[in-house]
Amino acid sequence: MPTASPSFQPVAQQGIGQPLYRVVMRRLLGAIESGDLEPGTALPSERVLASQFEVSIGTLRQAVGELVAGHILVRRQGRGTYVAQHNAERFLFQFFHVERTDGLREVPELETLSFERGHLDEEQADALQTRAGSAAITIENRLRLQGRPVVLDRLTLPAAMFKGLTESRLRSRPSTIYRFYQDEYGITVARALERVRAVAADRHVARQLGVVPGAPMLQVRRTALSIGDKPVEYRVSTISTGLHEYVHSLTRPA
Amino acid sequence: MPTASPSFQPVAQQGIGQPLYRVVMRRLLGAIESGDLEPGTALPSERVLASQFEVSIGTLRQAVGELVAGHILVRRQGRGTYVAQHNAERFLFQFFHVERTDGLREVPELETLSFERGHLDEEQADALQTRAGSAAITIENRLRLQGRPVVLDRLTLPAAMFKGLTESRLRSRPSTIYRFYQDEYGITVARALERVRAVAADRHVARQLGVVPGAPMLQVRRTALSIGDKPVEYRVSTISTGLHEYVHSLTRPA
DNA sequence: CCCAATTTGTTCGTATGTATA
DNA sequence: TTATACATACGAACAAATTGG
Repeated sequence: MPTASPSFQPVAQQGIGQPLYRVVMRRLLGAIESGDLEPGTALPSERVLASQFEVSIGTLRQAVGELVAGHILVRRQGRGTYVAQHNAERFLFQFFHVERTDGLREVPELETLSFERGHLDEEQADALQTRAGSAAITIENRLRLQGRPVVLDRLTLPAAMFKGLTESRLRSRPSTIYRFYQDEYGITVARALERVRAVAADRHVARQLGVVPGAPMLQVRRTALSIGDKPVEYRVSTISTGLHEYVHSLTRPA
Repeated sequence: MPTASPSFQPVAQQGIGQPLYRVVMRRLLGAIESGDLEPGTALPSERVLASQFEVSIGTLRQAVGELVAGHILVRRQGRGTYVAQHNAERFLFQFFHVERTDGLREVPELETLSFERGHLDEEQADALQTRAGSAAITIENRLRLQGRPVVLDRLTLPAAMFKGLTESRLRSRPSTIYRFYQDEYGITVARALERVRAVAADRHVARQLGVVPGAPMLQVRRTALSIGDKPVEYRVSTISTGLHEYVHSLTRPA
């Protein structure tokens, strides 16, 4: 059972060619992955952490700084350092998102169309780095912006990682779906791989998004990876870009 | 005239509420923007820089570290710190790129279809943060992958920033176009804003890329920004995603 | 091949400033 | 006001990589 403030053992001289701050990083990452450090909780102060790991404050800060850069931790001067939590704001600046052509951003209104259990096909298994035929959960969501249906999402989850997931639990979640993964299954989506193409709307898409069959649609295939780089979700998003666009700013400013 | 190793003045107590390392950062950025530090050149060593700025080695390293994180500088242990240069490899990991569905990456073969001087329309002026009607250069390029035409690029450049640019100079460039901006005009593309949508191929696109009119195409509108965040290029790319995809990995690994 | 000089990388520790509760 | 936390700045010492002799 996780304590509010876990204590760490000294890093000693583990990993001969490995810099100390990297050993500290991996210890912190491991504590998050294992659930010892839960999202939203505060880490012990830098002084305390440094003394627990038996490294200098500077080395400790270097380790924490890299995790902050990777959006794994969040530092707040005067308050403390926290395990990052998923929320709508983080999503907007860390991942791609859809916004109106004039730049208006809005939190989409989500509607779950279907929730089914089945088995992974070749494409899904390849993306999730597991074998075809293993148990999976497939969810179809429709997102509305300004009341208009804009995105149709088909999510595929490995059932082994989401034991006990039911449609009603999913529907009754209070926040974003990545926050739901975090809170209910201890799974943090740290980064994503995306492949984008243009396709013609099929009948299903056309009906759900109110476009004519054959209309050009954006198709985004996203593999979401956990902190340990395990694939946790494969998502195919079909986006109507008549009034909206898929946006991101590349590389952070200096 | 730029010297090989410029010398810097002490930062003293400029900018009261400004951390020293940020003042150092801005000095280095200014030296790159002004051309005192040319891309590819080595900076003075950290000890020398620290003594020139009259800051500690640690403060100097913090400033340099942030610029390295922003891909402005490159550090090489045992050799020195260099002003980053654009090349095909950097492009692949810093920006989006097109690759074959099976993941094969290849440096595209580029063909310049047209080079014209004209004036900015509203959309272009808006993207380049200048006024409509000002002088502009419009270039159309076609990119081939595995011999197949895949991308049609229409580049719009503010003529004021690219004085003396001619079609023959552009065609005879030895490297990538961003490297060309760097070498010939001292303009470094530091980051980009992209907006993606799906459109139907018009007759021109269909002819140039060998697709049927009306086929779904990916359209990427990119505004490239310099180190000082000035827009330097507006590019509309039309991509045939039958055999290829638009790819990027989001957020760096921890 | 080895050595020496140079440069960045890592680690240490201290002191002081700023933000928060 | 006080206490605590992170932020900034300093500087020293040694390790690791590179280069040139």
